Amino acid sequence: MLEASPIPVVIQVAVYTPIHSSVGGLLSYTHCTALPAGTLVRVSLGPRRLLGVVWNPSADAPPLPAHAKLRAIDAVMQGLPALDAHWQHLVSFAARYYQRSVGEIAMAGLPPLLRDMTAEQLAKRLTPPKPKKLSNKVTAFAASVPQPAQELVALSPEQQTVCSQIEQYPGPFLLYGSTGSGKTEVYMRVVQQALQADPQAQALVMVPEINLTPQLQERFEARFVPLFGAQAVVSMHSGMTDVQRLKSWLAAHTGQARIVLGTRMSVFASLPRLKVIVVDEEHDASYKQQEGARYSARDLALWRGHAVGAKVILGSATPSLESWHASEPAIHGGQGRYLRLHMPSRIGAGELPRVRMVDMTQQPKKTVFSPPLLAAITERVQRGEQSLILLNRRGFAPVLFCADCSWKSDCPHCSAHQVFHKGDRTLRCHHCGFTQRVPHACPNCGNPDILPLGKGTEQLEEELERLLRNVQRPDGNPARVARIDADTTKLKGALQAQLALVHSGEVDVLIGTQMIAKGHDFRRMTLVAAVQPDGALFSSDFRAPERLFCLLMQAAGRAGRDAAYVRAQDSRPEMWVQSMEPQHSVFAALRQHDYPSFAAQQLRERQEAGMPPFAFQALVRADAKTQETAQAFLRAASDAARQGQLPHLQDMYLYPPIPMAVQRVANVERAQMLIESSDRRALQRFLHAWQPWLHWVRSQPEHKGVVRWLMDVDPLSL
DNA sequence: AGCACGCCGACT
DNA sequence: GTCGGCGTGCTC
Repeated sequence: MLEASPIPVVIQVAVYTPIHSSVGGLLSYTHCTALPAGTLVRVSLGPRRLLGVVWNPSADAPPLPAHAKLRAIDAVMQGLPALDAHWQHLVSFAARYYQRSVGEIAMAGLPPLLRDMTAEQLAKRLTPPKPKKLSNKVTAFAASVPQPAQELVALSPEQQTVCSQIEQYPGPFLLYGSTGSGKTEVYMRVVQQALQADPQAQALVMVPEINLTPQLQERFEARFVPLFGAQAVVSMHSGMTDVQRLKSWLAAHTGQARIVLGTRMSVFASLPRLKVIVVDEEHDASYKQQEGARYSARDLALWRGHAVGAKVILGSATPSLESWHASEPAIHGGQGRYLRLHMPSRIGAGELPRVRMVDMTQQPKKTVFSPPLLAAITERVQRGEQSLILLNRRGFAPVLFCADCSWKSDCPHCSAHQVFHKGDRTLRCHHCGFTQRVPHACPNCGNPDILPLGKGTEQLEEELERLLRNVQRPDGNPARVARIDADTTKLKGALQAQLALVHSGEVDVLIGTQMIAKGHDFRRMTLVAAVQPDGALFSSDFRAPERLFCLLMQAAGRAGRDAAYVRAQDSRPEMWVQSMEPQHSVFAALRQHDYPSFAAQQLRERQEAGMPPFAFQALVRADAKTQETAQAFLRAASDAARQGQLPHLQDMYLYPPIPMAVQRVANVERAQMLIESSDRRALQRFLHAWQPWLHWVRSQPEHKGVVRWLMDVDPLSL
């Protein structure tokens, strides 16, 4: 350190700067010695002090102007091993593929606290803390004492077959298993096998949502803490405190943690000895980040597994059509890229619920609970069984309406309605958050009678309470209705508390949005109902039927999870669906619980229409003050692509710019343009070459009004 | 993306 | 007279 070389070395550093800024690439700094790529450093950028990662200069880096005077690296984050080449490779790939800056992706993979720490603060944290409190020491000690390993339950023949296939083949695997087929047990066996075969091996297990991590964590800790110690299992998700996240990250980075459980962000965790990656509920849209760097954690998991030679297991009861197609054997017209493993039986659960369709065209208009459904719910309450009512719409009513002057509760800042929330008497825009008190009369004409239009979960709860007022449970108490959605679970721990109430049997009928359709095991649940699923049938999004089918299948899986209970009750689990189009193919497939034929039918349609997975897409979006400005930018961008002779232009289909479905949010007009190609690599090269042109167009004075532009590669919704 | 600089409106 | 609104521009 003392003998600095006379000539400072130029070092490339990735810092968190967005790609659309003029400093979106790697930045050059000087340092007294060379530093290996992956080293964490602190650098100055303008008046700011930032965390950066030393990076290998990329081949196509624009040359720095010779006269530029470089600043020196402020400090090297001592005491941390550099991030390894595999991690750098992953970050580089993700940045290139999703058209983002390296620094942005790199920072997404590092704990937020690390970004704000100086070298000294990090050093302090890395030195082993002096034992402060005795109690801490004792518990830490107790936890590290090996506990008796859990007695493993015998695997079903299906599970056994699947486990041995996973052991035998390199993968990747698509584990297609019904809800309750015991996929989690398979994950745990595969992880255990890998971790015992190599004393340093690590595993990454991803779930779509934070809500699902606590129960998974419990199961994994019960199984693996006795085997590998108290520090072996760590979590990574955005619900943790900054300090917890730093600790988990450090444990994974240093190899101390053997298993990382997390949401999509954990795909970027530093795992130097990664051997297994599990992506549970791989079809779930939550794996696709919807803002900032729009990466798909599932797709990156596959790439990462391939790059480091780790086994990748995707699991789902209703796989994404992409994964299904990729795992369809070539002789059936598929790609055969993944090995598909099937587990059809539900362990300890009865048959799948019977599907009951209610034709809503035969019901009076505005009926929410059709008489047969209400009778079925009533019957469950009287028998002490539970029901689950699904409606994907929060609040009391999606809009308020004045019958005299046609006023509607439109958001002043967005092209969307403000939702009526009766609980706190507010009108709330779900897009920009703008909140007002509910007016007593029409703000336009003074009519005191303003009407709620449509139904949300809040209203369902109220109506059901009224309809079940005189219904008694077996214990003589009146029926109890509860609601779980984003509004009732805002407070930390509220969701867990409310779920506990359902588990304890306090609640007879649970109403909620899709957040309760996933993962949770309610023992006494024997009826699930989707009261208004039709919206998805008329959506212009070609993925809407797929999403609806997944949601309904998943919801159906909530009914009759406990076969012993169902038998003892002499009950019959049922899934009710109310629809104006009961003959729709989505429901026909649901009635048969037949995912494969649904998938086959959807894939045929997609192939005929030339849509994913038979084509690859990217969206370019522009935000501006006016819709015309946003669209003009996109038109200029396409013109630039045509005039710039971009590679593979002839293999691209550039659609004309259109306003987004929600055209204006928070007073910003949004437009988008779809790019499509049957060749993924060609699309990649094209987008990459297009990037500088987009910069150039944006810098033209006639496009000054564009607030920002961004790309979404492999978009999930159009 | 931040953050500073800079130039116009309602307040101690 | 200042505090502060957010438009414009720069950062290796």
